[in-house]
Amino acid sequence: MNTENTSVEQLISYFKNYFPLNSKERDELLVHFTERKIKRRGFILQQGDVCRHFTFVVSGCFKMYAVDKNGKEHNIQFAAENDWITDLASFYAEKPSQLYIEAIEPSVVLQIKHPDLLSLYINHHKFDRNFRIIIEQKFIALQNRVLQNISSTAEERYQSFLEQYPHISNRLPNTQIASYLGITPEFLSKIRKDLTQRT
Amino acid sequence: MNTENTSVEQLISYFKNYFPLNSKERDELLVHFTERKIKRRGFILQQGDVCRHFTFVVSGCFKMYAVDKNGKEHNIQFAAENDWITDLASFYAEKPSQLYIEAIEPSVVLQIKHPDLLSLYINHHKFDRNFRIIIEQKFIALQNRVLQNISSTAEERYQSFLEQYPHISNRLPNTQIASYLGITPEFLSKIRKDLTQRT
DNA sequence: CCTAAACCTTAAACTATATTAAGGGTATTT
DNA sequence: AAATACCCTTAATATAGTTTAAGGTTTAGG
Repeated sequence: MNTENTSVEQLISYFKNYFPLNSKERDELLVHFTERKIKRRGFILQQGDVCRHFTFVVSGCFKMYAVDKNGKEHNIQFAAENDWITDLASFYAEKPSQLYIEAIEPSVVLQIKHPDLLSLYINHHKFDRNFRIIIEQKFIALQNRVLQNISSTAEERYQSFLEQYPHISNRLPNTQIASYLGITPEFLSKIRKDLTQRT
Repeated sequence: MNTENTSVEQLISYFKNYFPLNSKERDELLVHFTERKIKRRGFILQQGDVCRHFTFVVSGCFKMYAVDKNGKEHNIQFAAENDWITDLASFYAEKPSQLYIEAIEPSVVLQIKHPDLLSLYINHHKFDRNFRIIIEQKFIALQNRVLQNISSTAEERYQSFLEQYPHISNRLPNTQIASYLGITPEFLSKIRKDLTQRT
């Protein structure tokens, strides 16, 4: 049994949630997407490098983060099974990235290179369509996160993170969640204590 | 001279920054986009209504905001000339919106209805393409805002807002900027004082 | 051109969150 | 199985941001 095939089947299946692919389009996936296994703590992007791949997570989990001038990491995004993770700014402009993308768990991904994705867009209308819809959904989620950031306390943000991402939150150490919420691990610890004591 | 024509010309010109439209596509804009003048404090969306239009700002300025349980407004987005403003979640799902979109200045917009935009997508590949790119760019900007929210102080966020949106920031009252940054007007006032005194 | 409403500032008291430091617990790696 | 690195918690102290209240200034709109 060919592992790569299984991965691509998962990607094909993922696209069924949008405008499903015909056989020609499915073939294109097989041609252009490459499977890669990433170890825990392995990087698929490091600051200073150009983000050359658009990445689909088949299994495992990643974090994307920036490092500030004091060396602190700030988690911008997590991505687990059936999600995409890429530094779009670097990928499309082909400029050095400011970000890191690192595996939190041993992972399997499917990756497509910039020129290959462009050729998919050009030759198959449906990929423009599907990626438009995918990113619209991600935009909506991100906008809700911004709203939370400007209007809610850390405790409220923590609770809605748990509700919104139950499949991820129980796989992540609290340090990583704190970094995503924009608070210190110590303060998250206090929030958790307050929450349990209130029950 | 026909005002509507001038507005649509501005929209056509806007699309020149992406994949420019051919004459058939330009005609579609004329058919499907409707010009509307909005007074200061006029709404193009109110909480509870379905967001029926995708809106292009020809002139003027809008804010999109949510109202929390205490009645406080939180500005999610501003949009001035040559920008789009729409509650995507409500627009695509055709569900009641949680948000308001209100004119900060007397404004002129071009609007397209949901079924008309879908027909543009279906009949003209280029609109899928262009709107994919437009929203990718908005996604990148929003992601940077999230990063700032989780990693920077209010003062830093204020400064980078001024740098990033000079054409908007000098038209907005500080109360509105404070709401966008997620701080109180009083604290913004203090930040401004500190900044000038430090110079 | 007048007036009400909106806006801006200040400051004191309060609350939310960060920092520092320390100790114990839990995984990963060797 | 031991060693090391990572993770979680607690608490005291410090800082960032809010609330309340008040007075002065600007601006939109009749």
